[in-house]
Amino acid sequence: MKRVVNFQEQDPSAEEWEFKDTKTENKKRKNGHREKFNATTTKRLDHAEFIKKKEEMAAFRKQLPIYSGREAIINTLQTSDTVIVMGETGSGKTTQIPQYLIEAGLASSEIGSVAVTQPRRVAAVNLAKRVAEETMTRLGSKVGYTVRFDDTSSPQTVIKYLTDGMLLREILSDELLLRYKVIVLDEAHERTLRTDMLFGMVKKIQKIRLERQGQDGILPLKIVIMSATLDAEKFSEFFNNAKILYVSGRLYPVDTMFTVEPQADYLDAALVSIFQIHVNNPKGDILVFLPGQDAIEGLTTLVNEYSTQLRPTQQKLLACPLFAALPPSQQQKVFDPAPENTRKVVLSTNIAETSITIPGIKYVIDCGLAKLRGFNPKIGVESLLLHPISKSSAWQRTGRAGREAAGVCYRLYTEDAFRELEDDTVPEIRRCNLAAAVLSLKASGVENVLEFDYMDRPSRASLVRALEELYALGAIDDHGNLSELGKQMAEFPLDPTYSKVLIQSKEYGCSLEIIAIISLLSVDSVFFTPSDKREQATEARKKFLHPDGDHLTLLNVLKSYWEVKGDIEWCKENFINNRNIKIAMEVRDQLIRFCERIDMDPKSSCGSDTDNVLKCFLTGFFQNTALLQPDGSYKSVAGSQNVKIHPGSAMFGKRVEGILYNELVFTTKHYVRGVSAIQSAWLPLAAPKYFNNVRS
DNA sequence: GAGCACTGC
Repeated sequence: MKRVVNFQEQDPSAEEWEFKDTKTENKKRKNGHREKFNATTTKRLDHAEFIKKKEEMAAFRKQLPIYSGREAIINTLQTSDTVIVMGETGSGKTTQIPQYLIEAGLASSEIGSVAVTQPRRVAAVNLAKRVAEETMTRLGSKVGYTVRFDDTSSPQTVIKYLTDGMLLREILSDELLLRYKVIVLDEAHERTLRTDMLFGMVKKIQKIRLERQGQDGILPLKIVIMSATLDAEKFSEFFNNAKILYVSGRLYPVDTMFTVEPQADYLDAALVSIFQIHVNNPKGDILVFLPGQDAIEGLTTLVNEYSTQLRPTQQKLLACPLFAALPPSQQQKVFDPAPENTRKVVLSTNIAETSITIPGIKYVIDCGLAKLRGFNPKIGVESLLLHPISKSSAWQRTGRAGREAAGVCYRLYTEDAFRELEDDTVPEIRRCNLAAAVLSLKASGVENVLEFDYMDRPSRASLVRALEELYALGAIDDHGNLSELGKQMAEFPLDPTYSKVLIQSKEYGCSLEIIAIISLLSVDSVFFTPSDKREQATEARKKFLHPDGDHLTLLNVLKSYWEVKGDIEWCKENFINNRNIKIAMEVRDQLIRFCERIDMDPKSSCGSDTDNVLKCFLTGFFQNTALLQPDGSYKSVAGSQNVKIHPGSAMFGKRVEGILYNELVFTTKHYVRGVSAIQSAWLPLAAPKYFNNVRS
């Protein structure tokens, strides 16, 4: 290998991002203290031990960087209705501020508790566990968490960590969130669809509670927004110029390097850089950010191949792939320490940017690209395309090099290219189908979703499209009001299309089959296809294939899974992702409970008359259909779009009169996924109103 | 005839 990638350090005179430098130098140092309370056991302590432990815990809390600002934080929270707290994730703000609120009497079991939202389940669970330990209480009493399928909270709970999706559901049954005195929206900078919805909703709730203060014992609501990046001003502006608190953390410095020249081939540049770092730098593992599974698997093979050519006196390199679709057992490998005389290279997607933290990383290589979901409301097509990342995403990646000690980040692009990047990633609410969000807003009492108070307003076209979709499904009436069906649909933890199908399954007498299939469709694919065993995986899948397509194929998978009673070895042999199918079974249990609640029989089955299942799916997916053209291609009914069946589908290469599909995503072509065969004569029966309108 | 970032109820 002769090629070299030349890096240069960040231009020190470049003032415009000097602030970013302080950010990276503010690296936290939490790991040194963590062991102390991780060692806590659940065994009953005698009184003396308890006192000692309590003192230790108090001492631990006092030496957190945030503690020095405790009084100031409490004072601000006492005098302001809304506060923006800015600080790195490790500053302790998420664990300490809720405790300060309780200690200062700003929330309690009498006046209402504290809710702290998180975008991810694991974070909510772990934070609750940690704070329960710090407060020396049993998890689920004073401190608890609520995530899907798992709820430890109780009436005594005064600090509750929950996912943002969970808080949204609580609004459905408690429109003013009266059980809470303070709502903390954490990780606000991530701007997930749900946090964005909550911004507007809690702002509205706060206003109403202030107006009705005193009536029926209603108390005002405090809002705390926590963010790790510099968009604090924007949050403050949205929340009526709320006060901003800056919480400093202790973070390790990360040197940032740019390439001197633009790199035409990021994979090649990554490969060369990995070996340059390996040969020239002291020990410490490498984390490489790449856009997708393909790139990761390709580079993994290359790194391991070239590693054998290193001089015998040199350390070896071991490449570990990491992406969401990887089965858990293989994901686990990135946490194992590298073998003797070996440096670990983790090749990862964005999953390592926020969701998974890998210990031992000293070097980060950032290719500057990511695959981003997009949505075109005019033609109703989703896309998944390669885009340059934003500056904040680049800094997030950089930070991953300095979690335990000083590190280096190598960016595979020039400093000029960096300067051209957008400041922030476009919030999710501006780039996805809003049908589910709009239904949820309507069910929570937001009548006019076009006039709703959004921090970043979605385009009018996108909102109108969502309303039209809900109208076509029968969830809203001619006046734009939620129908009875719509109210029922909003209850289900599903996309509106799926809830419609599920509710309709009563008429088609196939709830058993529909619940099973929807459960499998609402998790990531249960099929796993590693690139090096593609043939075996395809072969294994053949035994499940149903001639009518993916929906009934999934049903076959489930039937076989039940026959072997979920055997883990069977899953491995058949390239079934055990984790995903298990989650699907939890979804199924949950859906069964929801069905029983609205007097549906979850066991009603159509037996061998599987056409009923597909006809039933059409009641929700009539807009996702395509008909075979004389030339053998398929054209979508709703958008006259030429679509191709995805190669991973059971219907790939087949020619049938018509197809229905779960999604249409543009990548390199317009691909439809989750495809089944239908007859065009079924269409008007499934959605008479829609097809009569279309035809006339 | 060819492929899919990440969350969440």
